[in-house]
Amino acid sequence: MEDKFVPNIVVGRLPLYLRTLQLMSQEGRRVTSSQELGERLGISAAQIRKDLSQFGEFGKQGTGYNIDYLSDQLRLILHVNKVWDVAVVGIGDVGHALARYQGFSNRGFRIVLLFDNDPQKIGKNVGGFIIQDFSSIVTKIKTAGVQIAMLSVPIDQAQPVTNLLVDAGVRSILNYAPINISVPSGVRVQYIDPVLHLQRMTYYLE
Amino acid sequence: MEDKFVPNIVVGRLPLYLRTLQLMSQEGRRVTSSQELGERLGISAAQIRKDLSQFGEFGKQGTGYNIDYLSDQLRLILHVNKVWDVAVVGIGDVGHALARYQGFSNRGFRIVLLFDNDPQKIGKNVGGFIIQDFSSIVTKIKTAGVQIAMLSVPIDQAQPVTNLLVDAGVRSILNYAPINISVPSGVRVQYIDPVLHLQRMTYYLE
DNA sequence: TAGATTGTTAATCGATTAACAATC
DNA sequence: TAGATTGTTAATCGATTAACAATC
Repeated sequence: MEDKFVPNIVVGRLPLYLRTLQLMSQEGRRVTSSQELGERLGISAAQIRKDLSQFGEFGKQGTGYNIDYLSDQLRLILHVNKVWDVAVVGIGDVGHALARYQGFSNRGFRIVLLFDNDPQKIGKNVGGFIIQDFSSIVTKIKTAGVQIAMLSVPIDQAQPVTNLLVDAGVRSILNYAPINISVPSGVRVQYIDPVLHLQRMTYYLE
Repeated sequence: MEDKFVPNIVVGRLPLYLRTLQLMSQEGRRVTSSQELGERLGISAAQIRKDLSQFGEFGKQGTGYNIDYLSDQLRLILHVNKVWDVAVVGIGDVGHALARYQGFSNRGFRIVLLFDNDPQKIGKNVGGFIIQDFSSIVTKIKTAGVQIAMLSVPIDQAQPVTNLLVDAGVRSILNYAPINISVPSGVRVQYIDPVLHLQRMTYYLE
C-alpha cells in the first residue's frame, strides 16, 4: 500500500489533513466528512477522498471519517506515529526560535541537538539544550542517530554545512537559508523563506 | 501584460527566479541562461522560459538573459521595486526572530510595526521598534497604511487577530500559526508551518 | 427506509515538456 | 558564418473534478 508510488503533491497535503484533524479532535469532535475537511482547508471534497484512497479505505458511507482513527492512520502513513529527533544547526534568531518552539512535540518531532560555530554561543543553554561546536557536528549527529536537521545558518555557510550534515547521515533537511542547496539523491530538502511568500502576495498588490 | 491572467503556480516561481538572479548578481555574474537557472533551481529550462514569456521577452537568442535586467523586470512584475511596510503581530520567539531578521530589506520589505498583548512585552524595543499594544492595532496599522502583516500569535488568537488586521486594511497575511484562517476575498494568506515540511519528509523515512 | 457520504471511474482541466523556427 | 539560446507551438503528461453505484 505504502510501497506504491504516490504523487508528491498528494504526500504534501496529508500533513495538512492531519493538522486539521488534530485540531478537530481537540475541539472534541468525533467524526467529520470530506466535505467539512475540504471547507476548512479550501480543498475540494473529491480531492480529499481521492488523496486518502491512495492509502486505503478509512471512512464509512453515510457517516464519514472517525477523526481519531483517520489521524492515527495518517500518522502511520507519514511515519509520525513515533517521535523523530531533530538537530538545529545555526543558533541565530531563527535557530533560537526553533529550539524553543513548543509546537513540535505533539506532532512527531523533538529537538535534541543544537549547533553553532560562534564561541560566544557555544555552551549556552537554549530551550534546555546546550549549544555545541560545529567541529563536533558529524560525530555528535552520527552518535545520536539523528536523521533530520533544521538549517538556519547564513547563506554562505548553507552548502558547506549541508555537506557535513549529509556526511553525518542526515537524510531530511529543512533549510531556512534563502538559497538552494545541493544534496545527493536519498537526501530530501524542504525550504522555508518568508520573502518568497511575501513576494508572491505583493504581485497582487499595487 | 500584467493584467492578463497568470497561473498562481507561475507567480509562485518568480520569487525563486529573482532570488537566484540576485545571488548570481552578487557573485559578479552578468548573464545567464534558462538552462543554468534551471539547473540551480531543479526546474526545467523550458518551464522557466515559458513562465517568463507570460510577462514579455527578456532574453536574447544565443546569449540568454542579462541578470540585472531580468532582476529589475521581475521586481517590477512582483511589485518589489519598492519597499513594503510590514507589521509583525505577536512577538514571541518567532515574531522576535522576524523583527530582527536582516534578510527583508534588500528584497522589498521592511518591518515598521510590532504588536503584542503581553503587558510584559509592550514598550520593549526589538530590532529598533517598540512593541505596541494590541488595543491600538487597528488605528496604528490604518494610520501607517500598512498592507502586509506577519502573524505569529498562538493558534487560538490567529482568527480573531486576523479579523482585526482585515479591519485595519491589511491585504496580505503571512501566517505562522499552524491553523487555517478565513479572510474575505481580496485578502491573501500564505502559510509557514515547519512541521508540515518535516512530515512531508518523514513520509520517505522509515 | 431515506438520507448521507464514501471510494472510484471517466471526463475535464491545466501544467509541463519537447521540439524547432527565429535570430543574436 | 556557426553555435547558442530564445520564445512559442503542439504534444504529452498529470492532477482535479464531476458523477454515481455502493452502502452505512
